[in-house]
Order: sequence, then C-alpha cells, then structure tokens
Amino acid sequence: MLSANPLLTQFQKTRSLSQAETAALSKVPLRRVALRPEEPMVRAGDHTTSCILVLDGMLATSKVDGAGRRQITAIHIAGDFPDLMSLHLDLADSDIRAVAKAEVASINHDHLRRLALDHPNLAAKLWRTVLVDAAISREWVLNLGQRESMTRMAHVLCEILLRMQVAGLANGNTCRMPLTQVNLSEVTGMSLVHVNRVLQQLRRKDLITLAKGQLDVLNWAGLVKVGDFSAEYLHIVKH
Amino acid sequence: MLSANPLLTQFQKTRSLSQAETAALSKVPLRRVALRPEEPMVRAGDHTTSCILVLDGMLATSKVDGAGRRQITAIHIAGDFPDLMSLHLDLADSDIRAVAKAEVASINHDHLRRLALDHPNLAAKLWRTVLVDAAISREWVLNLGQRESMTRMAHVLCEILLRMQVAGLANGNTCRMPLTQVNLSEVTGMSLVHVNRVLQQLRRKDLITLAKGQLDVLNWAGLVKVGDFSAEYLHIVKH
DNA sequence: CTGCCGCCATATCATATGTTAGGCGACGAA
DNA sequence: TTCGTCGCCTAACATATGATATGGCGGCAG
Repeated sequence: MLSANPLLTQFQKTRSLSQAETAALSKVPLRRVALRPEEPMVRAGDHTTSCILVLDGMLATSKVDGAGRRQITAIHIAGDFPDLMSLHLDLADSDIRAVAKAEVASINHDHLRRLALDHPNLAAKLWRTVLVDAAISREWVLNLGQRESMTRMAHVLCEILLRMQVAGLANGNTCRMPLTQVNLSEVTGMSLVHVNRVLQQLRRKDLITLAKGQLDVLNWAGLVKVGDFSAEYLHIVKH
Repeated sequence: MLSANPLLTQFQKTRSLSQAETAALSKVPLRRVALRPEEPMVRAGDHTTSCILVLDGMLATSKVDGAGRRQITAIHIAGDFPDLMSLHLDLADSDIRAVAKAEVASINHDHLRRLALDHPNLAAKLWRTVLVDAAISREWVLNLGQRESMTRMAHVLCEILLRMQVAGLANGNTCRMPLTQVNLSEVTGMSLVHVNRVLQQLRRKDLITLAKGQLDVLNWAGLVKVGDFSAEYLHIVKH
C-alpha cells in the first residue's frame, strides 16, 4: 500500500496485527525529520517529549567523557527506536546523532503511551526492543572489556552486517556502512591509527572489503571466528 | 510492620502507593532463595519463568567470551531487579551470580505480568528500573572504551558507593564492597595485577581505603574528580 | 580551476597495560 | 596441627596499542 504509516510497517514486520491494532497504529501522527551528517537529534540533558523511529540511514548514540573523548554506545539502523527510554526517564543521558544523511520519524510520547495502554501486545513489542538494545549494550561491554582489537573490530562488523540483513537492508553479505574510521574508533575505543591497522589486517586475511561507505564480508565464517561472534545476544526471532 | 513483603517495601521506597496497589503487591508470592558465594542464579541460555529481586548482598551479571575471559556487565545490590528482561526475552544472554553470600526473592513472571497489567503505575516503575540499568550499561561502555585505568577504577568505586548510599546501605562514605580484586578486574576489563597497581595508587592519594570487603571513600570530591564521575546517568530521583 | 578539508594510509617512537613469577597471611578442611 | 586454597601484594619483563607526524587522494566551495 502506498505511503503507509512507517510505524505500522515496522510493527507488521514481526507479527501479524489485529484490526484494532492496525487502526490504532495508522492513526498515530508522525513528524518526518531529515538529518544531515553529524546532525544531533537529541543531546544529553535534553528533556524530550517525543520518541524517534529511524526510517533511513544510520544514527549513533554517544557519550563524551570529561576529557572530551567520545564513545559511541549504540548504533541504530532503519526500524530501530533509539530513545524509547525518554518515555520513562526525564533527562537524556546521551547524544543521538545522524552518522550520515538520515531520516527519522518523531512520535509524540503521549500518543505512544496511549497506544501502549490500549494495546498491551504493542507495548510488549516496544518493551522487547528496549530489552534487546540493553542486551546489545551488555555485549558491547564484553567486547570492550575483554576482546583485543582485531576480535573487537570483527565483532562489530559482524553485528552490523547481521542486523542489516535482518532489517532487509543488506544485499547478500554486502551492506551500506556509513561509519568512518573515526567513527569506528569511537565504537571500539581504539585510536584512529589502530583502527586503520586492524582493518588492514582484516583485509589482508580476505575477510572483508570496506570502502566508499560499503562493507562486503568476503568470508562470513572466517569473520565470525575472528570476531568471536555468536548472535544469541541479538535475540533475533525467526518468522 | 513486621516481615512485610519485601516487594512492597521496595516499591514504597520511591512513591506512595494507592491502597489497591499496596494490596496487590502484598499478595504477590515470593520465594526466598539464599545464595552462597559464586552461586549462579541464572545462566546464559536459560529459559526462566521468574524474576529476581535482590534482598541482601551483591549479585553480578556477567558474560564469558570465546577465550573464557569473563566480563561483569552489571552489579546488583539490595533492591535491584537484575533480570526483568526475562519477562520479555525468551533466553537469558548472561549469567547472574552471587558475588558473596546473598539473598534474593524469586517472583513468578505471571504474577508480575498481572501486576503490570492491573497497575500501570507499578508497571511504569518497573520500566524505569530497566531503563536505568540500560543507562548504567551505556556509561560502562564509555568507561571501558575511553577512560584509562585509574579513572576507570575510580569511576566504578564512585558508582558503587553512590548506589549503596541511595539504597540506604552505606554508612557515610563507607559501605560493604564484596568484590574481590579479581572481580574488579572482571568489571574494569583490566588484569588482576593492574587492578592492584591502580588500587595502590588510589590509596596513596588518600582517596580510599579498601580492605576486608569494606570500601571507605576518604575524599569523595577527589575520587569524583579522578574518576570523571557525574551521577546523571544513574537517574536518581530525590524525594 | 584551485585550494581546502575530510578520509584514508603508513612509519616511527612512546607507554600503558598485560604476563609471568613469586611470596605472605588468613582461613577452613582434614 | 598441617595442608591447601584464596585473596592480596610486588617485581621484572613483554607487547599491544597510543601518539605524533606526514602524505595522497577525492570532493566540494569559492
């Protein structure tokens, strides 16, 4: 159907909906927002009254330490809700910014709350996405705390490709990857120079190509092995 | 009141409850479980049908990488709900274990769901704790990714003391701290030897004493400065 | 066209942190 | 008691990773 409500589209991806649910979702007003590269959508300290649904492109949640060093704590692709926490927490504790050009839908808190109260199954789905994000965050803690640089980087690339595939945004083992090497250094907690070193190693092992904003995993099994990757933490549901 | 339901007690801490809420909370059956040091309560891969409320002692959520290295991704003190995620995620992705001797209450999923459906305000409170845990996890990603060892350790100690104080479990700037140096190495992603080095430095700066399972922060302002600590991410509400 | 800037790449050198090894006191089990 | 284990501490050495510097290339603004 033409120009369907993207919120409705997103919910339909995981489960079939009742008529009442479909109707309710269709009625939720969305405000579309186009973001330029680096443009912030939320800043730490903000009090927001609406949530975000990513429609296109990639956003990143990040925090900055006292020395000004930035850490990306989560990446968000089309279909993700990067700040559902704002529904229940007063102040944002992180920035949320576009990585490259992106488009998002802004959804009023009140409308989402109404939706959740009237339709427990839709509320449960929102719960679930929050909990999966938290699970990813825990895996990132493991990744940053215990894995050395090459494993760490490979793990990040595995996660990105797999999530893109699940979202239907990959073409085989190839997908858009707008994160620059500086961005990857903010994801992995490594210096820019070391990011470059590690990527060269992954290339020399014929595991990946990465250029021009495009990631191509040449040897998925190999990358999974190097990256100590196993997908359970993403809690992907087959359907 | 004697032997009150600890679930009720916990909810009363943050807000005054309606009579109906109080009654509903009192009726929820709890199963008390005593845990010995290191005893696991949940294992990655488990399918659980109940949630945990920590009554006494300290638990830790942890994950193990392919090389067998363990990373603690969260610590839990009395009043925390370490695995509310099990309400909506099928399989646990982490282990949850007692750090030292501990006591928990096990609460059946069905009862919690009933409670949440019937009492949206109680559901909101549960939401909130999940979201605060996620916020802490993001801060840990920042801590592990960007801060160097002494700052990282100081930050962890600040968080522990402050959370203990908020939970009413501290005595001034002193609190129980059952994490061993090995445990701290699993929290900070540092080697055991380096944990020891860094603790010595913090002691030499007269910022802390830490011995016999007891943490004493001698200079809170100093530790906060060294640890690049600011408490916003804990989303503490005054009342 | 031209100059500037972002992104990527590489080399060299510096250092924070890991690794291995050893020792000491406290405590619980036999 | 004695023994084994655990938690803590320290030293010497190894290395993964950071810091600094420099250059190339391509795109974009003027």
